[in-house]
Amino acid sequence: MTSESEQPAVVTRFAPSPTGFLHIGGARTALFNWLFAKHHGGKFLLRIEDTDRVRSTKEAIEAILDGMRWLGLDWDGHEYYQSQFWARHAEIAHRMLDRGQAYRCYMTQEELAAQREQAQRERRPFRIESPWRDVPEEQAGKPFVIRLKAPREGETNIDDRVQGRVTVQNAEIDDFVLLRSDGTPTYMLAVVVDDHDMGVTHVIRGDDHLNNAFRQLAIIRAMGWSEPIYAHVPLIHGPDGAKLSKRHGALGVDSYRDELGMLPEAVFNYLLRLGWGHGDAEIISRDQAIEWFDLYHVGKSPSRFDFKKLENLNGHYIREADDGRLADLIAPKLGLKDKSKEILARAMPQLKARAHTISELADGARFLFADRPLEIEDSAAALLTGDARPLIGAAHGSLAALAEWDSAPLEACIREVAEASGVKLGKLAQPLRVALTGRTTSPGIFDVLALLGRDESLARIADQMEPNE
RNA sequence: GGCCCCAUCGUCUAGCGGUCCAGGACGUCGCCCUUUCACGGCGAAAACACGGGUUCGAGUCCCGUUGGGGUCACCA
Repeated sequence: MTSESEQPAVVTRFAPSPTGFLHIGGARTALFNWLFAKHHGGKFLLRIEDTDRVRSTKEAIEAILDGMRWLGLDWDGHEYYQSQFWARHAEIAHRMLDRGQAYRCYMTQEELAAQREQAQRERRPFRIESPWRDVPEEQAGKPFVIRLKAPREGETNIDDRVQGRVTVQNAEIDDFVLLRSDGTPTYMLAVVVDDHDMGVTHVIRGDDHLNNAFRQLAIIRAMGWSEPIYAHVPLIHGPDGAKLSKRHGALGVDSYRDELGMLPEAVFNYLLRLGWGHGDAEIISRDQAIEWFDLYHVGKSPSRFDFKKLENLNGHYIREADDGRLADLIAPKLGLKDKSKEILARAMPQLKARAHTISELADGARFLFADRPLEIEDSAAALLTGDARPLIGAAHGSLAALAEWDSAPLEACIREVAEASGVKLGKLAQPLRVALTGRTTSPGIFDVLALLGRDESLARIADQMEPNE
């Protein structure tokens, strides 16, 4: 852990609990922390909150690290594991005990439940009222938890960088548990101790922690530690305004990559603009984001997740992406070997203008590698009419006689055939497209011919010159 | 329910008392480009939740109403 002297002015941290994948809200929290640290030339730390060891899994930890790497959110130093600091957490709890800022509570689960029920019956908010709060003597042999002796008078203010000044009456803060009866720390204790020990200066996290901040502050003040600057970022909601859930898009970032076919730069850009803005800027590069990011412009209200906008952004970044990289990305989806990537890369400029996701990109490329005879989509088959077949037959003849198989001469040839047959280009191009790709939409027909090559093109056309049955 | 927070086009947002009969983007609709679909270009419809104040002047400040959200564990 960092010593006082070498402490940078800004230290942020992302502290996910490894009970599942890295969901999109967590990714944005990580992004904001990363951006803020980078902007200030500070440090961005990663701490895995594996205090709940039954729910924490190795797979979840890997998924989180993997997701962050994919988004390019690199953390400084090694990742911390909260479970490593249990002794330290317990030490702090006992120090507070010795100072009379905490107490041993011997209440049983039953007593607790009874109190809760009574509160409910009397229709008043439940707040623990432990009879042990002012009993300093130890009860030998009985199990106990260590509770904070929370202040009951006055109020606490937090000048939150996003939410502004928030005030809570101290009477609202209950004597929450610091150390469980099995001696392990609760989240509330652990975060505070770890943040302090790690030298965290800015706590940027989800809005759902705002209430916790007051509890945590109580520990910090009891210990006389310096208070971090808080910034509670509003949560992300689903398209219907309700809390983002599985069915909405609270998917792991891995799903955005593998299933939705998103590029990391698109997710990065989208998440950045969700809840934060910089004038009219929409397309924002990584470097530009670092230069511009600030907490002041983080909105105070929750924002809804909009897949359409993400998709649009993704389309933009696909068009901007390197052709070879895109070929590498879709090759596995098409079951291709390295050799076929060459033609893929050549087709890419045509293909990528038409795709918003990597999956769409792969779909658009499929015709390049399809086996003959081509499978013709239903809507496409309708274009192969009795009139159309002789037309593509004529095209086949002229094409076969062509000396140079290249985009320009191919275009000249097809236009000639259309003119000679007395039809508009579209009348010929559409059936030709169907014969060559099996679909109604594809890149420009001349490019398709060039991409497929003479032999394959002629063969595919020949396949459709006569009705199948 | 208690406590806390929030409120500009359908959505993401710009706006930090006058330059806003509110700007940009996605989406929607129309036109252009065009062999298809896209891409690209041009254009249109679309918002300051409501009610009181403060002020010469309020989207911008204050209060209330309504609506939305968060949180109330020996989970994190």
